[in-house]
Amino acid sequence: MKKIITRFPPSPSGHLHLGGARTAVFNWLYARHMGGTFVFRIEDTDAARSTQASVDGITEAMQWLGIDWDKGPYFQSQRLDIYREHIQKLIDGGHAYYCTCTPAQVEDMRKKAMETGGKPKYDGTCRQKGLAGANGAVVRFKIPEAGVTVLNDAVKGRIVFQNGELDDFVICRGDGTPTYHLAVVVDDITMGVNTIIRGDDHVNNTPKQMLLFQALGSELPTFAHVPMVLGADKTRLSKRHGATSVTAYRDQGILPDALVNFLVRLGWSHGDQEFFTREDLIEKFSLDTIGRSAGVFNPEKLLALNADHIKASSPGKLAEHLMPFLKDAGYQATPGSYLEQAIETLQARSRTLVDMARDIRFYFEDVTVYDEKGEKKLFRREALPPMTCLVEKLDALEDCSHAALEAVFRSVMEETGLGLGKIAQPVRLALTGTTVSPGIFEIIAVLGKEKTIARLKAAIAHIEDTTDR
RNA sequence: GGUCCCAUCGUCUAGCGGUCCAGGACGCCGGCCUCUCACGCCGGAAACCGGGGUUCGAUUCCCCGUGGGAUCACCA
Repeated sequence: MKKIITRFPPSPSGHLHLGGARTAVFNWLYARHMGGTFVFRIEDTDAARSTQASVDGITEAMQWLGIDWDKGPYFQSQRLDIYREHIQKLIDGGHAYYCTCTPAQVEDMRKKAMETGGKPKYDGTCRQKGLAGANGAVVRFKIPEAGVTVLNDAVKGRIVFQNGELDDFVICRGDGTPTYHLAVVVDDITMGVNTIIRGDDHVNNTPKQMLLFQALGSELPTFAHVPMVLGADKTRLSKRHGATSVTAYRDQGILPDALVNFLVRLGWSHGDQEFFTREDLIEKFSLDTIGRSAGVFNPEKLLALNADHIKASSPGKLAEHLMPFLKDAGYQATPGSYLEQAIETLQARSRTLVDMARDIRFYFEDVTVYDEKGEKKLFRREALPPMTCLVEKLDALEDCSHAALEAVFRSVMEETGLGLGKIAQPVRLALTGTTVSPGIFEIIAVLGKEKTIARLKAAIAHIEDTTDR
């Protein structure tokens, strides 16, 4: 069994979007599953479109997703000599030729062919000329005139292409730089890549690349073309569909594990299982259960999955991901057990880290304003006796365990003759400033006696100030 | 337009000839639990694109139609 080598080769001309992230995840998972190697390569042969900002952005997104690479990043712009060598090899071997047709001429022949109902392809004008490398001449690959190229795709099965449908594409530009097809194939050969998992928008490129592999005397890799990710309108995912960059999801409070889980499940399945940890994925991922049809991106489901991952995550790990949000909000939060306990009370009720950062506020800041509606409804004079009673009992309490607190509330209920609902709501408003929060015992247990009593007293004073006798 | 791919609930999907009056998940609608909100639990509505074959039997295999997508650069 040979060692599996996969790769992810983005072109640095924008951010890492969901579709790209998914193919990165697939390649990474497959390599990990097979105990293989995952190569990261930057396809920047088009200098005009490539930017350092994109390289940085993509790298950052990969790291956030937790996709680590074993080799690279390689930059095609630094491998020009290697490409030139292979181009020369193709020319020498009669697989490629120089062409001096101008872009305008080629454009023209395509247009004419289109008008007469023919195939819009290069007509082979320079094919037999045996031109020597002239200034500004391009190099074209010589496609076999007859026959077929058969792709045995790992997910789509057997696909047959008529070579006659292909045209002699450019492999080397007038300025001597290689084009995409040439560079990819040479890279994959020289880097030992033997498994290529990519979007199925590449299937039509595949025969050209297969021919290139063969002309260079190299064994064919395994191809696995995975279906596209579409937007709700069933067209290719783009900015129109809202946030599509990976980092945008990070900023919306999505956990990397949730996004990875979601992306993989879009197009791949393992029976009825929906929730996967990273380890789970590595163990179970395989090429043969990748679906064949395109999938629509469904933000609701991502959110639901994110909620599940938040629930399943450890408070410590969540704290790491939450810290940036807390900093942004300006809270005086530091990593540690207080933070983790606070997080624990919110795990079941947060769909995103943004939700959590919002709802965690009262743990870090004193309550200065009360929810208006809640105040009107709950901060009446009837609330005074139970609150006062609670303060007294709390004051005498040694430990603030959940059980002890429950006992305290029970006795307050007995003394005042009120139900828990009548007592808990005003207390909640006093402690959090809102009418919605985690359970009242949980809150007090985390907040501690001091803060709880101080807030209760403040609320009592507030009620006395604002209500009539 | 040529070429290529795809087709199960609104969406993600299970199903690899009979176990399917089609299963799970998200969302939606009821109910339960309950100190609020969630969580959780229980229940419900909701799909095999159409037509031909093949077969004792098609959601599953084949063909055609229809619909959707991808791609046709000196971009990747």
